Amino acid sequence: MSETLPLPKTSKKRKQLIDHALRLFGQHGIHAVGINEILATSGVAKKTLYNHFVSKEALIQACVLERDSRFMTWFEQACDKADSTASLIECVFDALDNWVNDRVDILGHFNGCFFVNTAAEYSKQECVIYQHCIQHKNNIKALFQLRLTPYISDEIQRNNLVELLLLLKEGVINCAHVMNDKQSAVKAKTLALAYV
Amino acid sequence: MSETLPLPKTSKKRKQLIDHALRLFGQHGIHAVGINEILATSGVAKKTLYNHFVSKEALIQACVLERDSRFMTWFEQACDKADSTASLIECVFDALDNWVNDRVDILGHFNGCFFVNTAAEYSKQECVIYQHCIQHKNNIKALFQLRLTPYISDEIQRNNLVELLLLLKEGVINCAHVMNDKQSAVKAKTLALAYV
DNA sequence: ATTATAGTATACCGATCTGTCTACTTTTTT
DNA sequence: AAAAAAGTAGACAGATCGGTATACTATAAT
Repeated sequence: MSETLPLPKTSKKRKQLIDHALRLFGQHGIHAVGINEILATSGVAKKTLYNHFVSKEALIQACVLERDSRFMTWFEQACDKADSTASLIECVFDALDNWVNDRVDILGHFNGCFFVNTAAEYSKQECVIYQHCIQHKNNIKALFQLRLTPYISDEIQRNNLVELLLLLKEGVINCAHVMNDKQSAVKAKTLALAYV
Repeated sequence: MSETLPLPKTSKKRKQLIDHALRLFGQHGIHAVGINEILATSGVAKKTLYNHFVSKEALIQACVLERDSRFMTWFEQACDKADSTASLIECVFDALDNWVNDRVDILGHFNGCFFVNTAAEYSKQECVIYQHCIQHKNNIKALFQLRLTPYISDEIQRNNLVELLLLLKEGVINCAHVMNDKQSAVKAKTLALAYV
């Protein structure tokens, strides 16, 4: 009877819990999903959950981190074939087009940006969950910066494109989500390419 | 003892309830806010709430409609001084800049787009609340179309600008919300003006 | 093979949720 | 002034919430 909490993060049950919780949170929001629903769909006992996480809050935090990890891995990979400014733009918006049209299994059924939706439910700046959401978007920004540096040496010019890409990316997500415009990524790609 | 439900929509108590509910929903999301919290902050009795609304769901629907009304009124007014494509762009992003920097009282403390956040909590297409959120964004699109028609006669050219404005507007909202970039509207304005 | 560990299933706790009900008071209408 | 309508305060019901405890089972390590 150890009762020492930190069970291995590689545990199969832990992954199951996060996987199902992420899908439910992503589909209905966080406050709308109860522990019991997560347990029922993941087929895990309640005690097992509380052996891995001290609270629902801890599970939520793990979900946010896992979502960031999955998203960044997928997005980095999608950008890997870029070898110029224009091709990076193509990669970015082709990837977004795949996502909003439900062709990316690892991201689940598209329901807007998980981090935007989650930040809206945890709006206090000092909240850890909110901070993780901010961090994710900064990771995206850093990715754009890093990937564009080889092709655009002028910092101001590069920063301007980074800002445009960030704005258009977020625009694509919202327009696809709440205007049901599944072509938004294609439109944004055209606009971004016209800019450069 | 009438028990016939539809009390006048002009009722002071009804407005109080919607007003406080909107602020709480906007700040924490909908599922995170309970009826009792709304009653406590609005200073209204529980029975009065249920005299005006058959359920929490009905109150939520009224809130979404009220938010749309407030937003459209404010946004229309902000666009009224525009007399050219360029000045409309200025009006739009100046308005957004005011909003995300908490200088628009009627919209309350900025916490991203209420309709995006709400749609994320009610993701089923057949859900009335979700449909109201979609409707709002279509209202915005129609506004752009209508306001640009006098200045851009070519339909394709006009549609392209409408799409750009929609993408940038949503981008501004998300970047301000979850990247904490309160300059996003200014940046978007520059980019939009460069496009035309 | 024994033993600690991690798991299941489920009852239970106190708190909170939406919604109803009663008793009373204030406001409005006639 | 009387009556109808709309309000308050709060107890209450039944369900569900997050989280704990108990009893038992399967797995894995020594």
